[in-house]
Amino acid sequence: MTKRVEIAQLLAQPPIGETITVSGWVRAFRANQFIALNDGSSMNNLQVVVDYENFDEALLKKVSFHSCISVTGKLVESKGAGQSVEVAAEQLSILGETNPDEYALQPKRQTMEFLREKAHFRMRTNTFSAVFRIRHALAFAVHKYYNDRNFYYLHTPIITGSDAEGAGEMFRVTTLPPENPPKKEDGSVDWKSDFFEKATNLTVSGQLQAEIGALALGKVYTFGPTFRAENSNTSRHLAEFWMIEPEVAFYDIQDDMDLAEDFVKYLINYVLDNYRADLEFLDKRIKDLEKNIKKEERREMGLIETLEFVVADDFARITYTEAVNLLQNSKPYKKGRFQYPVEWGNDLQAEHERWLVEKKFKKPVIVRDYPKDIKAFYMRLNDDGKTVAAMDVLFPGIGEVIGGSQREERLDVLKARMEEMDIPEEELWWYLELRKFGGAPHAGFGLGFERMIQFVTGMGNIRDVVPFPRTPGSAEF
RNA sequence: GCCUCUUUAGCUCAGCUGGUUAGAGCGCCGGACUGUUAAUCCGUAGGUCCUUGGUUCGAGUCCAAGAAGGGGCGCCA
Repeated sequence: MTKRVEIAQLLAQPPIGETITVSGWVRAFRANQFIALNDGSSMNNLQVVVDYENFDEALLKKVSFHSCISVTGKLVESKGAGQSVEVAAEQLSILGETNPDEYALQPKRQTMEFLREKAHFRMRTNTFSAVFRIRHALAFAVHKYYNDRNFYYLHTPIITGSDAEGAGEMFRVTTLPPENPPKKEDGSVDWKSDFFEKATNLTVSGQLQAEIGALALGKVYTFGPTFRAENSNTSRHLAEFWMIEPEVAFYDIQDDMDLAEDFVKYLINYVLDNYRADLEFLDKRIKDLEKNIKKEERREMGLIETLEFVVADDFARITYTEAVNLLQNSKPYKKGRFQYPVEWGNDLQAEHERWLVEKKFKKPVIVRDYPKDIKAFYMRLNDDGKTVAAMDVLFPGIGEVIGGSQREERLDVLKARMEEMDIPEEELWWYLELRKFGGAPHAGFGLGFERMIQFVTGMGNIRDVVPFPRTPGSAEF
């Protein structure tokens, strides 16, 4: 038996006339003669042609939807119009049968909600295989981008002893018995007797530890899972998601915005340049879906067109104060169409962000200098004493994709902010010492990896860009 | 956490003001077909109408509770 060849390589440089072996999953068996075979190496199928007179009928019966087969035969130019080459099968063996009567998936369009419940099979579909190839591509591009720019990949802990990272509810990590944990005299749980001899949680962000790295290695980034025990039920939130957090010494908020914009454009370009077939499939998928909805609800641009548009033009950059002014002079504001008030000091709501991105600027928008009272304790206080050097990158469709800031490097200002916001100093003693000993101006941001994948693939629900989504009430697989 | 919608065949759905034997498309299965491309054509089978309780002479249809899933908002990435 000849060595197995991957279909992607075969199609890239077809060794016409040679005998080859391919293995994969059957996507279709048409006219008792043509098998569309996919091995996951790319979007493209390889057409296998069988002459049924040369094969046992019982064997061919087993060539069913999503059964796994191995084929050996000569690679020849195709007589059909849909592909340039095909394999004339000489040997065919069934590696794994699929009884169509019992199998969950069918060779037809199925809804995302249904496929989500069949997460162990959904990667065999065109849509999900494309999404997860692009997920890989983006992860690779993240590392390539930072490595090429001399950043160091820093592994921050997943289990954290800090309770006050300021990014939301945390999942407790413990080995104490849940039914009867040891208690202190006052009745509260005695975390001293737990595994780490203190209360521990899953991390909500690697930022604070990344700052440690930045103030020694200069330029670092983290890329790992983060966990939020928020009861968030939306198409943009997961309880377990991946985040990329660069942190750079000697950067100010302007440098931070420049890095953020350059970085996301690089990621998009990487996929445009290297995963065109997958993008084209997803682009077509969205257009087909939108045929069924009203014209005014359809996207103005196709997926690839949107991606190319985003990388071609500069992002809009405005301050929070300018954003509030623009919103207060907007048509929907004057007509009372906004559900939430627009007032200096209130956070921008999703409807306001959407107006800025989708109606006003019609491209990604970076909003900076937010009121200090609605932002985290570590963000650097601006000279006006009212705002902090924070910035959010807002994308069409998915809203906030990046949140970042210049960090407060002045020990006295930081201490005052922590006191204002009731952050206990004892827990973050090391964070304060970073300012006390050899501190430096620095800045960074967090990019929600799944939100970026959502944008690049055009998938509407974040649960469909992570292989095994964790959301409130759901941790199957 | 709040609001809202959905649940009928394997899948996607229709089922009118409560009334005989609950339908369609696709898929599966059987048959035809040696250049198909979401193959096509012919035929068959397939139902705990989500669950429980209630109203009624009579409930897929009305009411209540529960379960599961979706969408929106808030929190954020």
